[in-house]
Amino acid sequence: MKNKFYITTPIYYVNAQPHIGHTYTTIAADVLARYHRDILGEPTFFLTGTDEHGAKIAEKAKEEKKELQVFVDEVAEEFVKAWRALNISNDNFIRTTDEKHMAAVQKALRYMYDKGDIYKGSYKGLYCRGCEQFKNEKDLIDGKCPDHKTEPEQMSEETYLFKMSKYQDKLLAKVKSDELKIRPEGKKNEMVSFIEKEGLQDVSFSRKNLAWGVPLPWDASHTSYVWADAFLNYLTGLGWKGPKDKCPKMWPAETQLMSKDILRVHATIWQAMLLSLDLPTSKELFIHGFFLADGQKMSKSLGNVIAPQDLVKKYGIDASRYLLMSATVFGSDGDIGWQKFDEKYNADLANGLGNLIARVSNILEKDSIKVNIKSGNDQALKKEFGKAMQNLRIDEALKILWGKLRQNDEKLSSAKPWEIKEIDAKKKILEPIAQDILNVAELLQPFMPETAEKIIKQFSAKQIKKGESLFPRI
RNA sequence: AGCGGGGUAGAGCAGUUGGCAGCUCGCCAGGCCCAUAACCUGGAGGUCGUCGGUUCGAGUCCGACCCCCGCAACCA
Repeated sequence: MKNKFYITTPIYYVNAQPHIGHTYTTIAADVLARYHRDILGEPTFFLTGTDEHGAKIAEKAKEEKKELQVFVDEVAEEFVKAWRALNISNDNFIRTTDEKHMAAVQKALRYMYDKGDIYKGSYKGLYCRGCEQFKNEKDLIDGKCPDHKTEPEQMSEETYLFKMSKYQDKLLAKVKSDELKIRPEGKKNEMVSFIEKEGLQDVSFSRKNLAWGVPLPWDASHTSYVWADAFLNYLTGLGWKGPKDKCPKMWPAETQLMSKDILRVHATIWQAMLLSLDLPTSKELFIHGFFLADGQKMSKSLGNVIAPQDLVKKYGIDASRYLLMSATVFGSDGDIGWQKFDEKYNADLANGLGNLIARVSNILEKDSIKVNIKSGNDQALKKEFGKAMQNLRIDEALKILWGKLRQNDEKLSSAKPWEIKEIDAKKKILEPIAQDILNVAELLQPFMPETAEKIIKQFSAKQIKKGESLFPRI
């Protein structure tokens, strides 16, 4: 039986428009999904979507004076449009306000409640009457609410708690043994030491007085804690209807991509929920880094935000995908900026890939040289590339392909086919180079689908023609 | 306090299991002229944060310290 591949991005919280962080995660997931689906031919499912419940959303909608459902519909649409514009091949787009999703969440919570994994308790905290919200100490300025300049009061609220502590030992063992892989290694260590040192506490799983959420089936005065609602998207996105339903064929996920800010909740609450639901835990959580813009945190006030649509406008879809994927070592933080993007665009795409293709195709056309090359020719390259992809060394995979391109630039320069008169001798030099270009283009497909297709088409013709330049210099 | 990540050529970064220190950009010199003023070759430039240890040998392992950045869970 063939391997399957289920990959997810987090579902994005609709309190903000799609930004470069969302874009990065989603493109990475798309690249991996396309690799498994198109290159390896595995049954693949790629899920992304939006997280639409919670107090923040309710506030935001109020701020914009919009009906809640209207507001979330609009923002969700922005995400759908953004991914379409970036040629993202997701198989489903899950929204937590989908009725089917909400119904499944209720069934899941009911199951956990009946099992005794959810119980009634209370949540103590600092409550600001102005905000009608609990506050964290670190959000306060001189002990006062920054918005209302008043000291919040100690209050406790009735809540339902999830018995996460019950699953601590099981989870720890799974993380340690890599049954639940957390990558990169450093992040795994972090989680192991977190669970060992601080332990898993039971978590509040419901809110009172917050209408914008999924009501608890046994107590409608409470709505589900947003994360509890959100996590289940990874199942409902596969059509899961609740605990009585069979485990979806594609579950567990081979890879769940996310950035480091949400690793902890994914490694603890989400996995504990799966255990409580008697379902297998995720196979792998992969944590990628954050972007800095020119060494600084991206923020609106600094004005250094790089928006995905600006990227696409300047470089085009495929180049944008390439630039983001090659920008950093996948799994660690990286520094980006317009100047860097320009440099990389010119060096790798215009001078590298684009120029090599122009050199070769030009001679072939001018001298009417017909080459005989075929697809799937370089198994060694495919294997080396595949190894990097399997290990989620996305940037490394690209470097391997570019190494191949460079070799061919060198070959051309040393063999100097333009000094040779006889067509056969020329062909002998150019044919393997054209073959290499075709090989690279085939593996480039997950990264730059349209460009790869163009190159493949160009180099599959009997008489290769020069065509338009793929990446004009900036 | 604690936890995690980082400190390697002018800039940005790689360095799997310890074995002559690499890549991209930039700079200098040369070559080439098929190509998107692109491409190729050579060169300059590093006490791999500091101090100590293990080892025939350490950027890589161990210990201590200094500096930078994040995180510190019911806030998604």
